[in-house]
Amino acid sequence: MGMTPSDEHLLRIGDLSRLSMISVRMLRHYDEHGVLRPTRVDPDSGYRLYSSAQLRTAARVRELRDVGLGVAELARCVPLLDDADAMREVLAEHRLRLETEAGTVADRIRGVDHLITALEEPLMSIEITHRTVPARTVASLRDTIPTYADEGLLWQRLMVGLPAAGAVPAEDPRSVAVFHDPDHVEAGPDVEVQLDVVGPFASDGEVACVEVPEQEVAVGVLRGSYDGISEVMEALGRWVPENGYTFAGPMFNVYVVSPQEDHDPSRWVTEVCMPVTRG
Amino acid sequence: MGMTPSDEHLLRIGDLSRLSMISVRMLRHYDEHGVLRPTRVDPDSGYRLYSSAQLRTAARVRELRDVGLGVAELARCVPLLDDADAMREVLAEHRLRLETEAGTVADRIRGVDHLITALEEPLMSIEITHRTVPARTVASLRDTIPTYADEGLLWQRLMVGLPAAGAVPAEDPRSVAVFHDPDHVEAGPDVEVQLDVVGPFASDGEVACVEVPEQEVAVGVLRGSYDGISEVMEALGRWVPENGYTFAGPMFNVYVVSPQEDHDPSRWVTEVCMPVTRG
DNA sequence: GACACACTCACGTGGCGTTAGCGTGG
DNA sequence: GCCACGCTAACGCCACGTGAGTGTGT
Repeated sequence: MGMTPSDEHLLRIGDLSRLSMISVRMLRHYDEHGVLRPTRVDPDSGYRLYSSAQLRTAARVRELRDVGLGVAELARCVPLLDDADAMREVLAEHRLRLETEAGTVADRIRGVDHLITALEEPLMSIEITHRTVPARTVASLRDTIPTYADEGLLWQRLMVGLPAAGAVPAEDPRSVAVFHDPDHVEAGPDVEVQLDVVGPFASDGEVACVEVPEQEVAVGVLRGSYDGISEVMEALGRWVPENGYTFAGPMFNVYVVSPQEDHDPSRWVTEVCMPVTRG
Repeated sequence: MGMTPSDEHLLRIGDLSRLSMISVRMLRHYDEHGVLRPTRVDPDSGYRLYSSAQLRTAARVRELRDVGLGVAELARCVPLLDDADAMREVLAEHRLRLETEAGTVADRIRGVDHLITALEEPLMSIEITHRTVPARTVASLRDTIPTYADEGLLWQRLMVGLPAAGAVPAEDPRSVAVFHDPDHVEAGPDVEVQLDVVGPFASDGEVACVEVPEQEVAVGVLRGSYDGISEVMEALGRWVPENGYTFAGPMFNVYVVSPQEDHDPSRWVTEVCMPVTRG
């Protein structure tokens, strides 16, 4: 039983594994996920049997897997293997992903270098001040964004939407970003950007008119790029309980010298504000 | 019950999360794995309570995590945070890992580009021949290596060991690599390298004298770098069953023009040999 | 009957997110 | 009694490896 004469030209999984340089484990995985289905499965033994023609597919799958495509993409690709245009598209898209990944790794390497040099430098202490921020009228746009680094997108959307809403920026308006998540989230933070306006206007589309009430805050000033944010948060976290306050709302940043105004990160100035109450 | 007066200066997990910019999920994870243990756990509520001093640690942990250190390394680092020399060492080591990773991603990008250009080119057909390889006497070294790319290490060890073993290379010796794994393995392959010698010698240390019997093989010639190996394997995989042979042992490569002899991959020539029997 | 090979579960890795169900502080 | 917040426990993701236990082809 099992093998019949017509099976002679079919490969068993171990043979295909050697010839395609894909592990047996992965060939079974690819079967399960529709990437590379055996031509025939022997009903008695359950043996997977592959035709010689599948060697070509397996070879392509290996090449694609080796450049990092996942099972899902592989399954999508396999029917398109002979469509050069479609493959060009898939590969171009994947190239973008890889470049993003390369960027992330490069950032981390720079981060390590930064940490190494920071070991030498004396850690400067951050001064915390207490202040009452007066009530203000702002044009506001709030949304969840992919990462904290994408805050710029919100500012763009706010600026684009301002004229349509009939909002008139105040003279020398403050730029404020409010971080609404109750706890820290790694991805997809809920961020609101606010720009002072001269007076109330009708909310329109994305851009809302918001009256922000007076707030008591503890403030730490961050000079330079966001790499230094930890120090400021740490100082705030110490100062607040030690001075008899308790936390009272979502943190916000006031951009005194913002990336828009100066492209040199070392000149940026941000007031990190933590709402508090006597308590 | 629960909070006692002395707890006033302690932070609850949500506060620490916001101040340290680490998600609550991860703070609990770090507690479990000894990275950042709360100063006190309320015995009634189970609430984790962190001291202000732990803000400093949490800030350092975040910086290290952001450059890619894993929980295990973080746990090792935390007691060393104030030891600049130890930290320099940890960071230097991690930098190496990151550079390896950057290299991998760069390789994949090159791989994608190669696949894109390969879409244009007509696929040339590989010719398979049948041959009987005569018996030979070889100096042999067999071991598992981290990856296929590390085959060069085996060649180095073989060359270093040859004189001590009293082995004398034949004139114009063949360089052969045999891949012993029964199935393909992704990592840690079992590879044997062989070099023809003039006659038998006493095996010594790593280097063994091996008499390789005559073998019938199907041969495909690979011209250029190893990127093209799939094509050859595919051709072999078709040819063998179609010509009435069956597979009969571990595949091996004969390096006709090897990386040692020519640094330009486009001039490399490798005979990919698949042992077979009439059957 | 030995032995290589195939099969099917199913768990481990690692850094997170995401419920679900339940207790607590104010 | 409501509500934000905390707790535990456990599953999902992804590309693999690594078994354990069992059947099959020669």
